Amino acid sequence: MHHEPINSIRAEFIEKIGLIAQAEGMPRIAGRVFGLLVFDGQAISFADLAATLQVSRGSISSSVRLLEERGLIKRTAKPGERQDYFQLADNPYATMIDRVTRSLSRAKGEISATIAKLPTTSTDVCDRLCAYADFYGTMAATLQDAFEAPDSDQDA
Amino acid sequence: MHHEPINSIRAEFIEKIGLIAQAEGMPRIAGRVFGLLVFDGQAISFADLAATLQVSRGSISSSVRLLEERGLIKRTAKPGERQDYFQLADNPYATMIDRVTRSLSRAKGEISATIAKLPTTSTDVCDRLCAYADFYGTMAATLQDAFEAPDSDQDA
DNA sequence: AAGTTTGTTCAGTAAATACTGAACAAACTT
DNA sequence: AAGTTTGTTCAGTATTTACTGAACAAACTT
Repeated sequence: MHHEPINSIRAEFIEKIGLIAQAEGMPRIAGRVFGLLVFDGQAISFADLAATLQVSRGSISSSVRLLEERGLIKRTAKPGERQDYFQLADNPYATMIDRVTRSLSRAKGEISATIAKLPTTSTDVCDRLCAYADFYGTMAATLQDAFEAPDSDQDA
Repeated sequence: MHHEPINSIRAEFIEKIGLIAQAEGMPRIAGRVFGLLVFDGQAISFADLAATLQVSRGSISSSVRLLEERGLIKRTAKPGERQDYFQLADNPYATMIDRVTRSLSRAKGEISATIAKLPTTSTDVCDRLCAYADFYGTMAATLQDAFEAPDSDQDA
């Protein structure tokens, strides 16, 4: 049994993350950028990103902007270099969770707003909407809990 | 202060759920159907669905198929009636969570597959990918935990 | 100052997805 | 059997989103 070359492993990984990102509603190229940065671990230049992923500079520009806005990567500079460099943000996963919990809480809030408008007579509607709101609320709370303890992986 | 009519509250709720569903990657009409069924709580006919939501029968057909496949609604019948009726499935939220955890576990699995291919020399790459895989793994495990106890909302 | 490198913007295109509505088949009604 | 009701399918259209690449401005180099 002989081993797959590391570059091919890397390329496959990058594509996988592109697809995962797409499934999560993110543009595929942004996912590829993120995957590349996870794999490499070190800063890569704007031009190298475009060359490695074989996409236009425009796509790199919008992808890194999105990832920066979401706090998943950071733009850095190298002394004597004119290009922008990019690397993973400090705690990208905590930031991702934060985004998810915010979204879940927003959903819960929307439903709760409807509940608040209901006349006191429609108790059954209220019950059903509460169950729905609780669903989002529990998800949000659970995820927040699980990831807010900074660096504990074990369950005690 | 006078109250908003119940029908308007209902219509707004349905639209809200349509948007939430869309944000989660589902067709908007499917979200509206789900929202309507949550609000009403009782079975509604195929034709009434189309009429209430003001969409084509084709759209209802594909929406209810999607929701059925996902186990979120069930198709029922009324004695003496030829139309199909639809109502919420028994535990739609548990089913939703199941779907989410499956998806997260799949992501973790994809990353783990890459980790398994790495040569033993690239320990730093391994570390980063493990952190990434753990992220998905923790999310999946956490959500499963939180929702698997059938009917306990309190934290003890 | 003329020319280069670098990142952004934006108009245009490509691609994916959602929705409609007509055609259809199956089951029922008369 | 002819006609109706009912749900599905599918071709066509609409809509949304992603991506490209040329034009551009800013910063740098000569």
